[in-house]
Amino acid sequence: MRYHRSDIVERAVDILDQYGLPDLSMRRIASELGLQPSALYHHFTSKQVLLAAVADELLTRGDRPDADGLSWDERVIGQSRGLRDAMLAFRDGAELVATVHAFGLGARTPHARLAATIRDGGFDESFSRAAATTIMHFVFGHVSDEQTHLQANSVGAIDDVVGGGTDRADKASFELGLTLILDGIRLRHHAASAVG
Amino acid sequence: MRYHRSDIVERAVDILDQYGLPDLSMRRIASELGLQPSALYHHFTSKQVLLAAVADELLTRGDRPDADGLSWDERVIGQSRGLRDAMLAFRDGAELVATVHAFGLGARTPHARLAATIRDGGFDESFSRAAATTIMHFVFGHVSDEQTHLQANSVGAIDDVVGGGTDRADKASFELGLTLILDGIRLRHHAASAVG
DNA sequence: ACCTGAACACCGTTCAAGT
DNA sequence: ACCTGAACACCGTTCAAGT
Repeated sequence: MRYHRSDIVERAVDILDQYGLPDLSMRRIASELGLQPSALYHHFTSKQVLLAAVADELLTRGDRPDADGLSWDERVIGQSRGLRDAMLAFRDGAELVATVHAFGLGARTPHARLAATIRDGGFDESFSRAAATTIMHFVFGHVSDEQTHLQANSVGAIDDVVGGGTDRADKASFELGLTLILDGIRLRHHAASAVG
Repeated sequence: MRYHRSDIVERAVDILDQYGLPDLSMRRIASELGLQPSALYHHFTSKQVLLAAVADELLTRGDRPDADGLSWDERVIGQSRGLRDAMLAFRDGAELVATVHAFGLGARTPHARLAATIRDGGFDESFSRAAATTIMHFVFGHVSDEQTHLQANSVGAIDDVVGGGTDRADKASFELGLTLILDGIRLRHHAASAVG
């Protein structure tokens, strides 16, 4: 059977979600498709590149258009929540995206979209990019933490003390951090307006 | 020869700095010490635990006490810069710390110190912790990015266009993001002061 | 263009046995 | 307590060869 890049990425997403990132090996993907490992290198030059495609697929699947009639900062919040939801929707999603990002690949579309939205708020290009980067770092880091703790709670048996309310606390802490950054951005806006 | 945990960690730090994270294998560490790989498991229960010790060693080596007579927010900035410097001082330092953190280990001391400093600013415990978390995420993410780009520039030959001023731009973008978050925190302070 | 088969050069971890 | 030696069950990647 002959496969396309998209078939391979889909299978990889399935393996990731069912068995986790450590089991997402080239050999595993190949064997689930009934292929030799070497066949994958006809579609992707390396595992890193394949993983980048998987990460982008996760984020694309979670992608939602901005709601109508929202201000720029409401749209930034919506996009950030969307990124969080997309990563949380798959096992080890945050770790995968972070790994791919650490390698210098992936997640360029969400970043560009955030930057454009901030620019709509009247900020200049370079500030908008830096602010978008700050938000991306926060979102990746926070969701990574959340998923790590969720995993720790599901593996161990510490649910008696911490469990239950934890996801609500995670959500609250996510919203708080996001607000902190947005307040910082808005402050620059008012400062600029007051001067200009 | 008989080694202690600290000897192994020191060797691991050397290997990391000279050859990078991908070459930091249990077999490599063992062979540089003249040991069998299995000997390492007498000192560390797993590679992850060893890596956590290496990450903490990096951060400890870069540790500087707060300067005298600084306000809480100036101390937060100083500590954040210190973390950045510590990670940048070693090859793949940021990626190592991020990896260890994603596994749920390490970097607890810097986080606790940041949270305590923010609490000194008059914020309550849970807010201080969440704000410290936001800063840690930003620092890890940003420095990871910086190191990735530095690496890309040193491997490839793209210095003609981007190179040269890049590290200064990185530093500036780090300071900007940090300011954004701190402004958000300070805003909460003033809001609370105005009410209380 | 897409894939097989075989090989190369590695991994982390376990465990009985030594001193 | 600290380490050896050997094994188990894997990795990512390359490359000649097939269709």
